[in-house]
Amino acid sequence: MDIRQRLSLNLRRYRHDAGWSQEEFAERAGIHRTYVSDLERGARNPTITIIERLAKALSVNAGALLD
Amino acid sequence: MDIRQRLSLNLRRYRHDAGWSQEEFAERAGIHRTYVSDLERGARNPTITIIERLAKALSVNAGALLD
DNA sequence: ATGTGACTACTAGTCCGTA
DNA sequence: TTACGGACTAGTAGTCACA
Repeated sequence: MDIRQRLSLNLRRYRHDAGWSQEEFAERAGIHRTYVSDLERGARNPTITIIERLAKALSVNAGALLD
Repeated sequence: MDIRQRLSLNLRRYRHDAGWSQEEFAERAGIHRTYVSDLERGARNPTITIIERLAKALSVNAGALLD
């Protein structure tokens, strides 16, 4: 399983745990809503600064999104 | 400390642990030598696919490079 | 053996929609 | 509420010559 797929599964799981919609998550992370959708479908290859923003919004370590 | 700085320190530490030069590490990761230099100076904002290649070359989890 | 500026091709990331 | 498309701009990937 490649890293984009792992990220996509982790994102969806953590977001559901928080009880947020993609849109709410996107706002909290300061990222566009369509981009979150793309990420959860494994359709994008984000930079590490995006990973950090996602991780902070979810209150997890950046590394936890990739493992 | 931001994520790029953490990456840069982690890369340098793991590379030294392996006893490799930047050039040798670059070859093993399939990345250009000057790009590795940039990464270790925190001068780039890489994508997660680059992180994965670096992690594989170092035999560590991708997440370990970001934490 | 490493740091740096410069460069082009390509993609990350945004914003507008519709189903 | 989410997937997906088109179009756009900002920024990265990847390389080189040189210090």
